[in-house]
Amino acid sequence: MERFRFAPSPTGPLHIGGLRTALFNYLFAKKNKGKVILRIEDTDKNRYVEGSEKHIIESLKWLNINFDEGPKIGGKYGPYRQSERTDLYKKYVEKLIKEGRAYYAFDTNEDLINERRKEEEKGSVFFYGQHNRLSLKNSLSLTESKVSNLIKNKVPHVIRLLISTDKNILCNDLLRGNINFDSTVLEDKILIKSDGIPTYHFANVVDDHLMRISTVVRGEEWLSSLPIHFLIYDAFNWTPPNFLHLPLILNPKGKGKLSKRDGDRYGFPVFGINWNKNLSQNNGFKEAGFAPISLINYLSQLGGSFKNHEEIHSFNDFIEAFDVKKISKGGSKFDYEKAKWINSKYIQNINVKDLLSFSNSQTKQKLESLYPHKINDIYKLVKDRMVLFSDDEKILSFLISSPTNYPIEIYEKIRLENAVEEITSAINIINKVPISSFKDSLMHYVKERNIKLGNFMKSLRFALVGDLTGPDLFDIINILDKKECIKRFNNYIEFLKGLS
RNA sequence: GGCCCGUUCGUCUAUCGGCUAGGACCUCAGGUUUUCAUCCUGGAAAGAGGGGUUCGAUUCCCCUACGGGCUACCA
Repeated sequence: MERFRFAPSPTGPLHIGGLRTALFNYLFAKKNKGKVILRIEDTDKNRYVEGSEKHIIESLKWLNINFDEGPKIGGKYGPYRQSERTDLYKKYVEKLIKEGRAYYAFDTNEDLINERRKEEEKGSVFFYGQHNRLSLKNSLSLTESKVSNLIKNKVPHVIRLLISTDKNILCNDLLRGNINFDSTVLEDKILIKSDGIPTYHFANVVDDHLMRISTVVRGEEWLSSLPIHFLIYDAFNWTPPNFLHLPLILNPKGKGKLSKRDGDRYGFPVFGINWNKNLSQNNGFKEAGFAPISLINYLSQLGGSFKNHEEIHSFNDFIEAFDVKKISKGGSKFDYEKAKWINSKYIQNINVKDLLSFSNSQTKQKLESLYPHKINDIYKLVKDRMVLFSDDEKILSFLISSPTNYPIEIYEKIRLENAVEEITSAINIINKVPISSFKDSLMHYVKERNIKLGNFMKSLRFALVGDLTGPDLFDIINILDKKECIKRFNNYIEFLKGLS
C-alpha cells in the first residue's frame, strides 16, 4: 500500500503553494490506490498562529481533498500532531546518541552569534560541522565527566546530528534523478532544540518512517535539506522513502516565490478560503467566486500538464492522468488571468441550477425576494458573462434598483433626435401590448418610422439600465415587467427634460 | 559568498534527435449580435549565449549567463 502525506505547519493560512502540494499528494496517492495522511507539523511554538490548523483543514475540505488519516480523522499511526509526539522523538534521538550518530551541544546563542560574526569578518559563513565541531562546546570536544555534569545541572543544550565524513551523499528525487551533495559543507543540524522539541528535519524523518510513508511529495524549498534527511535515515538504518520535490509557484510580478502577502499587494486571492475577517478584499478563492474544481484545474496545470488546458476536467480525470513524468522541473509564475478564465469556462459549462447553488450572494438573495419566479431566467441571462460567481453583483445590480443617475458622457454617445418622443412611444407600446409581444410591436414601430434601430435600442437600454452594456434588452424588459419599465422610462424623460 | 535545482512565445505548457517548434491565457484584427460579453475566424509572439557529440540538436554533454531555493535552537 502506497502512503503519502501532506504535512503543513500551523504558522498561518494555507496558501496555494501548499494547496498544490496537497493536491499532487492526493492525485499521486489516488492514482496508485494509496492513502494520504494529514500531519500537522507544529514544532515551532513561536510561530504558531491560532486558527491556522482550522484554516488548513477547511481549505482542503473546500477543494475536496480528503484524507484517510489525520488529527481529526484519526488512524493507527497517530497522533498526527507533532506536538503530541514529543516523547517518541526523545526515545529515538537517544538511540542515535547511544550509537554515536548524534551528540549534545552546549553552545549558547551568544556563542553562536560570535562565531558567525567572526566568520563574517573573514568574508565567509559560519556553519557547525566537521571542520569546527571539536573546537566548539559539545559532547565530542568536552570530557565525558564534564558533559554528564552539564546535563545533570540542566544546562540548556541541543542535540545535533553527527554528519559522517563520507564526502559524497547520493540522494534521489523522482523528478530530477540522482543528486550528489558534499558532506563536508553540510551542517551538523540540530535535531532536538533546547526546549526538548525536535526540529522539522528530525520530526519529519521519524514520522515519515513511523507512519510508513512511501513517497514524500513536498515543495522544492526542501531539496537542499534532502542530504540531511538521507543522513538521518541512514543513522537509523532505515530505508528512505521516495522523494518528489515540486517546483515552486513564483510571484507573477516581483521576484521569488509567491508569498502570502502578494495577494494583498497585487489584488488577487492566494488562499483557498478567506483568512482574517476584516478584509478590504477577499483573499480566498472561494469567496472571490471560484468553484473548487476551477482551482483544481488551474493548480494542475501550474507546473504540470496532465491534461490539455483547453477545457475543464473533473477530479477523476486528473487522478487518471497524473504522471510524475508530466510534472515540470522549473518554477511557474502564478497567473490570475488564467485562473479566472478557467472559472469562466466552468460557469459556462454548468447549468443554471448549479450556478445558483454556488452563489449565496446578497445580490442573489435580493433578487430572489424581488423576482421570486424569475430567478432562473435572470441567472440564465448572465451565466455566459460571469467570470466569478461574485460577478452577479455588478452585472445584475440594475435589477435591484433603478438607475439613480444617467452619466452625461454616456448620454452624449447615444444622443437621439426626438428622444422624449421616442421614449414616450415606447411607453405607449408597452402599455398597449402584453409584455411578451413588446419586441414585435417595437420592431414594427421602428420599421414604420424608419428609425435607426441601433441608436434607439441604446437609448432604451440607457433609460432602463443606466448603462450601455448588459444582457439582451428584451429579456431585461421581460424581467423588469411593465410597471417598472414605465417608471424607468418616465424617470429618463424627466432627465431628458432637465437637460434642455 | 557557499551548496543545490532549474531555463521553449509576456504567462502556463507540448515536443521522449528529423521542426514549416504545437496548444492555452493575454493581446491585436475581422465576423456574429440591438449594446457589452459569449461564440467563430485569423494575426503577432519562443527553445538564454558559446562550445562540443551527430548526417542532423530545442532535445544529449560541457562552460558561461540568468532565474529560483537553501544557507536559524523556522518550517
